Amino acid sequence: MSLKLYDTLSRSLKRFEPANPPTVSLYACGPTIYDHAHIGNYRSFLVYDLLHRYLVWSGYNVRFVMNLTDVDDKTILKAAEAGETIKEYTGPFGKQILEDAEELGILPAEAYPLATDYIEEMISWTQRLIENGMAYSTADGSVYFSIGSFPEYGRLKGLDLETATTVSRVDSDEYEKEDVRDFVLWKTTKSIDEKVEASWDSPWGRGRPGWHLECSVMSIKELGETLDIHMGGEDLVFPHHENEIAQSEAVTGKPFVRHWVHVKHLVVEGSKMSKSLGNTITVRQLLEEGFEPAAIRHQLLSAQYRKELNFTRKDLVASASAVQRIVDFETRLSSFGELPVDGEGELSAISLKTISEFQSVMDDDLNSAEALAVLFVFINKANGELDSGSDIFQGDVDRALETLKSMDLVFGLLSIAKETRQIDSSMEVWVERLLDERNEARQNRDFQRADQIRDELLSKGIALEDSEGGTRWKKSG
RNA sequence: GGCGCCGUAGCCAAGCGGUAAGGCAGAGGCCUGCAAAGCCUUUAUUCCCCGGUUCGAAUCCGGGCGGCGCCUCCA
Repeated sequence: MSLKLYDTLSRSLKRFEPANPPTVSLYACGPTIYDHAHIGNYRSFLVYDLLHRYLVWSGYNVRFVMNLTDVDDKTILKAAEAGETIKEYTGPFGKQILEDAEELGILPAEAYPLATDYIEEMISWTQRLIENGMAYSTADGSVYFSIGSFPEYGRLKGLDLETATTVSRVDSDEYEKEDVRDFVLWKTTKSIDEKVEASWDSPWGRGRPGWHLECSVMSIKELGETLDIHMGGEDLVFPHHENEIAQSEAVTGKPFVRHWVHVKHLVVEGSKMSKSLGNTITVRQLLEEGFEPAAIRHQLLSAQYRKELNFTRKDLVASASAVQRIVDFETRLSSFGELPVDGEGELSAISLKTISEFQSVMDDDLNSAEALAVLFVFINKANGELDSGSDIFQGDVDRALETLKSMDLVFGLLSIAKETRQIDSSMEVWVERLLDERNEARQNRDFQRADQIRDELLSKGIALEDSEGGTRWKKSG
């Protein structure tokens, strides 16, 4: 088996083949950092992370880059409202978005290029496009890409440009374009741009880059002329990615991307998330409401990335329970004392089978929903085996633990759940003291006092589990 | 109008031609001082509806009905 990914351009499941294995170049369209990122953004980021992690898990040497857009119409407007330059305005948002990503266990990218750090390159790309006859400047100092000069235009989205000239796209503002479908590479400066320092010198006068150009320039500068994988939200297929292909291939003459991967949009509490409906949710909000990062992560992974996912708080509660089950299983495996070393039981066989199943469902276009099912089947079978009374050997437990941790390298659930379950040492002392008192009460068969202590601990989020080996405690929701 | 997706138990969600995974929730049992955790049993004879193809369909085809996305800034 090997990884198959759905490729938007060919509209089919395509075997993943990087140009220069074992290296993989992975580029993802990141957010525009004019506001907090919402949970929908994070579904995309999490899918980027899932692919990133799975490629690493599969043995590839992944070079992952995600851009941050810090100059565009909305950013300029917001910065002006705040009376700041775009740099001042966007900086904190960019920082916060990455902090929240870290909280969700998203592995860092190799680089997070900012659009405004690549102005010179964008200018030189624009010049090259004009030289190639693919672009033209207008009297007002803007530059447009000429779609008519790129016959492939529209292929990614599956548009037939001859017949599908959509009426709605005729924009009266942009009368200077030779063709209404042409898109802007360089925009001439308006006074507001200067105010927020979103304006640069260019051969066509003061101006700023068009949004589409940055990804072409940054991805190629960071990763080379042909990317193995380019990811983004489904909304970016057209026109953003379509435009990227046109610009990039017009300049390099090489195929821009080998695999286009697009993430389906998230639905929140049953309806599309939008600012106008006022139903956007940020990760920060959810954390403040008391949901743990691992539960958020679990829910976002519970549907395959090309399926619609309805994100709800109710399901977040269910996800938290599911995460707890994983954590409890790991605790159980880690709590074995001395075990015989000279043997191997059924548990090892179960573990081995699990890994190969995990691999095969993940290879099938990152079917995280089914991969999670593989995890839970494993937990179920392993628990059953541990309860069966048959001999357990050290190697079995080691292998099971290894299997769990290996899958978690991709899921990233256990690792972040453990972080949120950490407890400070003064609290720990307090818990241990009460636990001693309770054990003494239990020995004296003073169950009323024992249960009272258990309830008190539970009200502070500490759950107890009595077993033959003693009482175990854990932090719980 | 154009392009595309989806409709599977109370909820979430796999399966995509061979007789319904998994999670959450519920019920009964084992274990326990009681719990918790874990295990066992149980919860869709059936996959929106109607036709068709097939030995066989949730899975393929046609037609309905219902929900949604993109085509415009948007992950």
